[in-house]
Amino acid sequence: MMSEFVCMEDSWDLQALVRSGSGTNYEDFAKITNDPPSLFAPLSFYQDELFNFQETFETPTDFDGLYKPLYPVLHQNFNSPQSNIHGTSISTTSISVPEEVKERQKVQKKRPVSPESATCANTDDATGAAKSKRRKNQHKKVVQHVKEDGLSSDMWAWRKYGQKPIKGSPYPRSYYRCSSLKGCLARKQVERSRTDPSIFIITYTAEHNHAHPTRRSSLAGSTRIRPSMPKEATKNIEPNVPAIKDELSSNFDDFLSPTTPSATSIEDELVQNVSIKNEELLDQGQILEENESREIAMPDLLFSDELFPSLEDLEWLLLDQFADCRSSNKSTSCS
DNA sequence: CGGGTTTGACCGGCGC
DNA sequence: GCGCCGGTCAAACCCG
Repeated sequence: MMSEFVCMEDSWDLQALVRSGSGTNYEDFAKITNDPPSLFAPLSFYQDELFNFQETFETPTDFDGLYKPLYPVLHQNFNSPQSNIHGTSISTTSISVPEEVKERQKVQKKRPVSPESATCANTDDATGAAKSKRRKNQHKKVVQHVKEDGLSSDMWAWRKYGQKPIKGSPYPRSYYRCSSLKGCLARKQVERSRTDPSIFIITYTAEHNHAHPTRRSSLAGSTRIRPSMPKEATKNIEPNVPAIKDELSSNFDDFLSPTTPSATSIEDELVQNVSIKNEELLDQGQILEENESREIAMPDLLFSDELFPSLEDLEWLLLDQFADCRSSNKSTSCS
């Protein structure tokens, strides 16, 4: 998908690539990254997520009710950028802070709080950040190495707030913050690998403190066109969003069965399909081993857009299926 | 007008 | 203390 990229002469215009999103929790998955890479682990994770989803799915009575109980799951399990299934590799870095450093930070003089930072003061994390917004970021970092076509798969809304040339790299690093909610501490850095220009290094810092802000629109999930970008430039990178939507919905129509069964049976089917895929891939021995940094290779075959846009999208799709089912057949149980 | 990017300036951390 | 480097700010600007 080179069409999603445009090389702006000396610097890569990364903002054109970033409309990311993502989602799965991968605290468990993160543990996997410390173990020998295994294809089975992420698959089982998906299965777990589907079952979790089923649990939250059984209570709602309307869409609001449907969404709210889902929030904790979304928040906990769909918040991590590691869920970006398009990543060719993922590594999680927990920045451990030495006790002495922590101690030093306690007595660190408070920095002035800007109005913008003050908006963050409703959470402990945010308060800390507001007090010292330029101290070294000690949030957990999640690093993804993605190929070019994986960059557009992150479905959170990001706003670019800076770009810096990085010493030793011919490519600049772009800085993004979550634009969905004021005060969200989620950060994202995107830079092109200096050793392999076809690889982009995405570093997520901190977590979103809110659920995904939009529904369904994320299915387009795609390269966001910079509003201010000159038309001459945008025409080279604009993705065919309607085509992507059509393709995804078409695939899901097939995937979910044409009769729109109950929500739980949809999930059962999803789980079955995941299991089947799992076995198939194990049979094929598609365990891809990455390098010494213990990154997990994510096989494109399994986690392609066509098969799974993202778990979150699966959720929205199921929610829609559920809502449709309810509206068209209120007398029968869809839960 | 709201929400986005661009970009120079600013600032803190860190190594020397 | 100084300078470099990376992360962030914020004014200016763009676009729908």
